[in-house]
Amino acid sequence: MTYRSEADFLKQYNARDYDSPLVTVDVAIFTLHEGALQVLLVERGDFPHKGRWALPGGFIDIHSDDDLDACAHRKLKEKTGVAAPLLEQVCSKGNGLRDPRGWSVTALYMALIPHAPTADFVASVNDARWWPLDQLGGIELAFDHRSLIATARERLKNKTAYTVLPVHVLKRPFTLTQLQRAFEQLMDATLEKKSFRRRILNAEILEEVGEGIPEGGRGRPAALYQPATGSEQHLFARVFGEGL
Amino acid sequence: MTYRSEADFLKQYNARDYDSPLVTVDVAIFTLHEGALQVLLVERGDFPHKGRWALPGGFIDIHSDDDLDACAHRKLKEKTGVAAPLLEQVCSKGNGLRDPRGWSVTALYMALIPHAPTADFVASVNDARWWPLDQLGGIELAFDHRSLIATARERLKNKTAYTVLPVHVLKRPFTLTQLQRAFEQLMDATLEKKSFRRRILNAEILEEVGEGIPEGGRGRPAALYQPATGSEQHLFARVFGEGL
DNA sequence: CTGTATTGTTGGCTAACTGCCACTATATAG
DNA sequence: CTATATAGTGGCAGTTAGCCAACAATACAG
Repeated sequence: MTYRSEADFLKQYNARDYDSPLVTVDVAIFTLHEGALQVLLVERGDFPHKGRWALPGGFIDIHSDDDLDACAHRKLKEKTGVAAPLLEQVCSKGNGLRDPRGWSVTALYMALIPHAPTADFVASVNDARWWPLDQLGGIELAFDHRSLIATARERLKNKTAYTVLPVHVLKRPFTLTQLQRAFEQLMDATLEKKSFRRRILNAEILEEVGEGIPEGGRGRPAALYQPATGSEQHLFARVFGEGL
Repeated sequence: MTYRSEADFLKQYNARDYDSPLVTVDVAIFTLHEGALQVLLVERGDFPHKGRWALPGGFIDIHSDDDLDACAHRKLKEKTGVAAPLLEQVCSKGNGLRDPRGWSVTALYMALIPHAPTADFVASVNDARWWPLDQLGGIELAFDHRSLIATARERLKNKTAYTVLPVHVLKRPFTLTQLQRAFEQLMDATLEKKSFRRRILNAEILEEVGEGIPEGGRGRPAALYQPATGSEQHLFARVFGEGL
């Protein structure tokens, strides 16, 4: 079939002939709680993989989602009621095996939020719960979500090394020690106290807002910090390690 | 409709009811030539956007493409005949406006290869040519490809700062000065000669393979290098700036 | 053959940053 | 008051980065 113009083409076009993959968006929502990195999972209520645990996500609604990011924000909000400041795309994966319904593509996002009990979230979601990453070995996950979680966790680790991403996981205000613990847990490494403080404070991204002892804490009161006003852009950008 | 089991579900499932987005893969293939960063574009022979310049790419073939990466490799090879060592996913973009046919998602990849005239590529592709990035202002690009090129170029710049990615754009062997020029063009910055050499040589990713004067060059002959055997994994990994 | 231009390579200095560890400060528990 | 726990600082040695000048090896003009 030949067309004479764009308008002519579009008038005759429809998508029926394409064997098109399914497209989903999945969101790995991470938090730190009780010393463990946790991810929010939902127990699937429908086939396929009914009863297994899955990342919040699903099909794009092409009638209401303006774009992929908006779709991810919608899915995050449906499950947590939170409009997370840190929600970003990790990658997309697609193949013919990951979903029994056929060739499918998922756009994987990750979010980082301060911990709250799932009961505090939107009431209708009662099959959602936080799972510590090191307890995922024993449960059945839907689709390729075990692999997706691993990919998102890896990205989280890498970005932590050169941004101040961990501030998103803390309730404000926070102490430098709490921030260091967050860095350490997300990076899966231990950091030297003095060096850490030097770098964070030299970066001039935090402002001091008094001092106090965090609840349940002991010892000398610590200075309390929050992201400096006007530094919101820094919360997403490279802060450490300019490279070459 | 309710199902009694996974098998029952799958037997009755079909995808026709979903208003599913179109899915494409686009590849931004970059090279350096005559001091300019260039991208390979193809003149579209069909509607929509017939006659405009576009990134190599198109629909996934769910019958022959094993996964997204394989699809990207196929599209790269169709246009260049090259199996590029550096081909990686940048991001995915999806919305209802980028393609006149409707809501669509594209998985954007970028590749970096040494320059060769497009005539050296697969003969059947005669509407492909290299475009210097700074000359794209004057031509008509298809879909949102101007934006996709900008996104890929940004990723290229960022990754150059902490990897040895520019070695992929040079014919081997190369001199340290050539490598420095490649870094500078990809990062859009100037680097200090001694510091650059220190870091590159300390990283122990190059091996010396004699010396000579690159064609058309003047002055003292330079040591020639190529990626050290067994260092292929380093060509993709973070080399500079360990972060925290 | 000699001088000059051009490019490659190295030495060495200062300033900044990092890792390390000990020391001081301020709270609570008993 | 004493012991313990946590917060914050001082200071040094080793490493790295930026800077720039000196030196080396070639081509080419005359």
